[in-house]
Amino acid sequence: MVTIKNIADMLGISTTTVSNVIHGKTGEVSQQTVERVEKLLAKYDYVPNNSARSLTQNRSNIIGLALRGRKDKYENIIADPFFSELIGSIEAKIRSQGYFMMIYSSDDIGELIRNVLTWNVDGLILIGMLHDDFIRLKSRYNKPTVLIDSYAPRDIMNYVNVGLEDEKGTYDMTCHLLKLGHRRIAFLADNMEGVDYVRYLGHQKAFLDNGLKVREEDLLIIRPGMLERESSMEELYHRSKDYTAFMCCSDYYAVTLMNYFSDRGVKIPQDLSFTGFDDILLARVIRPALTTVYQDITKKGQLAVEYLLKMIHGIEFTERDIKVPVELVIRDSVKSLTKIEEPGLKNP
Amino acid sequence: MVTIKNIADMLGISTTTVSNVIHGKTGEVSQQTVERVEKLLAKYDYVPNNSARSLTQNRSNIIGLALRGRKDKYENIIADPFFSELIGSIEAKIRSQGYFMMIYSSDDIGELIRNVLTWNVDGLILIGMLHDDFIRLKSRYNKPTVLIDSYAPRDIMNYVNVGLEDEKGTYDMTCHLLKLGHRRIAFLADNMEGVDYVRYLGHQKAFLDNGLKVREEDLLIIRPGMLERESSMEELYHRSKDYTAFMCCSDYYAVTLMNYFSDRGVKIPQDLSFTGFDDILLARVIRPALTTVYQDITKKGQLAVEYLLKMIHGIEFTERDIKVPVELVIRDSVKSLTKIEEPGLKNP
DNA sequence: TTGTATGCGTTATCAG
DNA sequence: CTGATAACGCATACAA
Repeated sequence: MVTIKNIADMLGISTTTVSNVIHGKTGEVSQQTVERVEKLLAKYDYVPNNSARSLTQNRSNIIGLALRGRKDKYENIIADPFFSELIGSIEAKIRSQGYFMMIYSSDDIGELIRNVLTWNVDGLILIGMLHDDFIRLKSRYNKPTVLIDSYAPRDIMNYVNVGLEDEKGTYDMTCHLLKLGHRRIAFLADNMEGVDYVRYLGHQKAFLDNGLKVREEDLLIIRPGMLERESSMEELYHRSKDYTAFMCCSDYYAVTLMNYFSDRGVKIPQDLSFTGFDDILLARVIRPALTTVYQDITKKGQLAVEYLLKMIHGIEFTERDIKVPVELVIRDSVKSLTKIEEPGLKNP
Repeated sequence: MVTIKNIADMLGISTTTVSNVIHGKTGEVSQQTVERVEKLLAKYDYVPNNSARSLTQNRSNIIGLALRGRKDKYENIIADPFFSELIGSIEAKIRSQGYFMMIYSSDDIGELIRNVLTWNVDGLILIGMLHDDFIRLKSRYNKPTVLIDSYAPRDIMNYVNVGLEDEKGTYDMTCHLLKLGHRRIAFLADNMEGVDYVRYLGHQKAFLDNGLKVREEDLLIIRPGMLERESSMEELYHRSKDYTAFMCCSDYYAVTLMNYFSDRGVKIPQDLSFTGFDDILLARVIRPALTTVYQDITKKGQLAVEYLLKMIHGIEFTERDIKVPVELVIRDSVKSLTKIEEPGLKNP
């Protein structure tokens, strides 16, 4: 490992000059010296020591990505198709901007705070963070932070969130179902906080705008981690007879349920229609292909990095609540009950 | 941010003593001082500066994870279900051992080398690395390195690889197909290097051991990135009439093809049987559920980290070529042609 | 048992 | 245009 000092000694010059050449401050160095230094830098393939840089500059070129893991759906949260696509796009963007990414997946906020501080991370992207944790983090870490898919009460402190038109997504989907004649629609969610809650609001609003009203008992909340358990599935199976459509808060739930149901002889969409949310790979792979709400996960990750870098570089902007657009994707998992549509077309 | 010096000044003692307390060298410090220091450390929530530590200790507590991305199947390699599960398990293991993980996904080996050197990474896990790149890396970076799923010629230099019983996997699968009466089996691969090649060898061996011979024209190589293109799929579709089974080198290919075929009216497994490899989530979700070769991806990641840490800590071990076991998973995508099996049982 | 001094590699200040 | 020197936070050899 060649250091600046090595190079300086070889040429009999000072480290300052070498450093200046490295940083392109060539206005302060004679052309001849520049060339001599650059030649050696190339010859020995000089690579700066980032620890030393961090120490003097009080910045690290590291961007932290913190995932608050809920170990329910998958063994590890990174394996969740939604998160892995998000992480992938964030990583690519971070790297393309000359920064490094350090991932922390932990549900221990204290550990997260320590990790962030110990590396003097330049900025932080938080996914799935609870509001209390965010407050606690901010009391110790005051560098730029961007949230993804957070619905923290926005009056508490100024923050940047990259989210989604969640409400519009379910609104459009519910309108779609209503238009096709569905009235007995169950809404399946993880919980009634954050994203799921807002999606439920969109669902409600669509009913209201169509002169209908959502019945409270049609909201089916599935405890995280319970979905795969037979008891929970079994219960849903029994209740399904009351409905013509299951509207799921995520593709993952939709797909899991569709398989469970069709394995038990339920014909989809003839007997029961399904809709999802997210448009992950699974939605395209399953048969019948899932009617769902598309969101550009990659874009979400890129935007989060872009805004974070703006903050790091001190570039002003006014948006605090960025919402990535959604789009309805009509596939084959919803049956038309109106009989007005052409019955022959299976793949619109 | 409280530093050791701050603490020392507050107590009117030296940084050495504080440092000793932090590192538990309490044998050299009076009990009273230990308590006074610890109290302050807790009060101000002292967090060490890792850059400073790296500088003095010439190690970083960072483990690098390098993915050589082939941007064919997915937009970003981290989103590949196989890799995301692997990354997730590696991250969890690294964290549980008190290390930090830095991910690099790049197909530019030069960039990778610079990143690794600039952070003075303590150890490196390489996924999908080409042999030449490995050589080049090792010429500049001589700290512990563990490969995952690499089939580099092992005589070149000593290395540790965490791989899979790839050959056994396809051997068992082919035997299974032969036993069910299949003879016209196409073998679908990405390429004829590394993992895919070894899997092909297992396939061949199974034929030989059963007194049969693989026909060269039954090896169908799909160029990466070409799979989704209609032309390639179309060609496979035409050729499928010559076969009773498609044996795929990965679940992803199998699933993609199954959908293409069944969307065109091919009944699976009645008209054509399919098998995969890996047993990713998709294999369980698709219908008919995919008969495939299970591998414990999480275990693979954990083993890679374990061996890397052994090397980092100077613990001797003799294994250089670790092979995680595989297991046949019989699901519903293969038809029995022997008629000896009970025809009623659809889910064995 | 505690303190002093030095160095890790880099950048920044300031003087020549 | 160039260089000497200090500083970042920490660990450690050596002194006291």
